[in-house]
Amino acid sequence: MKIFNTLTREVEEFVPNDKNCVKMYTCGPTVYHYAHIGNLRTYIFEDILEKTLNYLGYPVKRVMNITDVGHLASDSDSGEDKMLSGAKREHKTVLEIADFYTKAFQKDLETLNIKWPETVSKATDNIEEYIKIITKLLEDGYAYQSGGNVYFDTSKLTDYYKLTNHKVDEMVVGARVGVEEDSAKKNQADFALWFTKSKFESQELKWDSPWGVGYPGWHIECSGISMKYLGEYLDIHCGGVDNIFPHHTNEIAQSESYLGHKWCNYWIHGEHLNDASGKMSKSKGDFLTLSLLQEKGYDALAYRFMCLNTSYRKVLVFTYESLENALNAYQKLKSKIKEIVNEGEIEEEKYQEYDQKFRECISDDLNTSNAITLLYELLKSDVDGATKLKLIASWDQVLSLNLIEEQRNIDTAFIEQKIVERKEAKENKDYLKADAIRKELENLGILLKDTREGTTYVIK
RNA sequence: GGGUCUAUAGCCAAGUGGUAAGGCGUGGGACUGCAACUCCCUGAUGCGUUGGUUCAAAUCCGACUAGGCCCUCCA
Repeated sequence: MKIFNTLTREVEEFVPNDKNCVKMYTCGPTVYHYAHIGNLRTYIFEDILEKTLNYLGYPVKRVMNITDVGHLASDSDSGEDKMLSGAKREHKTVLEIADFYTKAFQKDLETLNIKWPETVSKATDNIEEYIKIITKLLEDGYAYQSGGNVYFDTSKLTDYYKLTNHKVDEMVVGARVGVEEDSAKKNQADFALWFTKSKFESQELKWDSPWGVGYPGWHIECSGISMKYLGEYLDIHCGGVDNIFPHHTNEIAQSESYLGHKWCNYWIHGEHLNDASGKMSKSKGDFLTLSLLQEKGYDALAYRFMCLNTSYRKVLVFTYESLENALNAYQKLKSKIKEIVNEGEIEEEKYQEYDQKFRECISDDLNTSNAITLLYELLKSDVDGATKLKLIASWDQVLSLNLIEEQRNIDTAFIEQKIVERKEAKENKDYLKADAIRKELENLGILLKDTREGTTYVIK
């Protein structure tokens, strides 16, 4: 499989440390609010990646964190913890907020047919792991205490910016409005590993540590959870592009300093979903959730289809026009598949030929767009129905678009009866009655189709 | 200012040197009592602009233009 690695900025052949166990870590959500559909795009991409690896024969051990503490609005010890502001907003405790939004997130993934990772771990469940890492970083001189907090000393590294190509001298402090310099830091780029003192004193969750009662910084969480469950060598680390800097940059810094060797070989990032004005962001206040789309009548999987129609590495601009577009295409696709008659023998040769093409598509840096094109090609081909259905069912293990649905059990005699009644009405030119019968069945999800050979039906 | 990415029909979009996939929509047709569904036909002498390399460029190189994202909240 070929995949784009942010570390080298090239499409590379994927070679895992152990082909019988690919270790994959994906950054999870900070559960202070609902996920917006842009957040979910990243999880769709990661789901495709995991399932592609599985399809190509690699078992995957995947771990994801749930950030329920320590995610400050700024690393300079000035912002409020996102979890706490969520709790304040809703007059609940931090734990209640975390629990509520974790469940909401889980439901969103389920709705989008995104597999829940094998291991999901909460930031607050791994405090001793962070303390262990920070202790060693202090011992080895990679970290220092200042102003009550523990910071990572980025000046100890020569390749701190290897993931981003940023140049220290060209960095503009406060490029983003509202960023302040933290006077306790030795270097501008240093980041907090552990807080005991914060302008923000009302942090609910605190733990004892060798440096006083406090709480962990945001970045240490992913390193800690990853190493706890996946060990010292990671194959793949994913996240949204916004995590490249500073989050993943800092993870690399602290993890590799702690381990004393390279940590992760492939860094794979999903591009954002933007709206017409640019990035879709929770902190802007106004954001689109999956349930909002559903309330508006859109099938959630049409959104998944929309995402799969382009590369995970390209910005996707959300408009209702393109969602509408995707919904139409998705529904037509499903109805075409429903038309396939499951008959004939499985044509082994054709099966292999098409499946091979599918593998080539998804192996090509997850080219789901071409995989979908292949699906259309297959539908148009003269391959047997049984073979088509087997292929589609197999591919849907990766695409996860519910392409093949179980037929509902409906009393066919009842339908046949109604069709006869309608036919009689038509012969008597009683079109009102004929249309009423058609409407009645439609309301039951049964679509009548008048063809030259007579009336048939499709169960939706 | 630095970094990075993008620009292909009304819309989404593939394409990585051999002469523009696919889908949605539009229009036309078949079918129909009218529809819906389905099927057939339908669109870029052209790939942001402009130079260059080449027998050959959407693809490679240069310049320019426009836009997105990152430069300590973010998926």
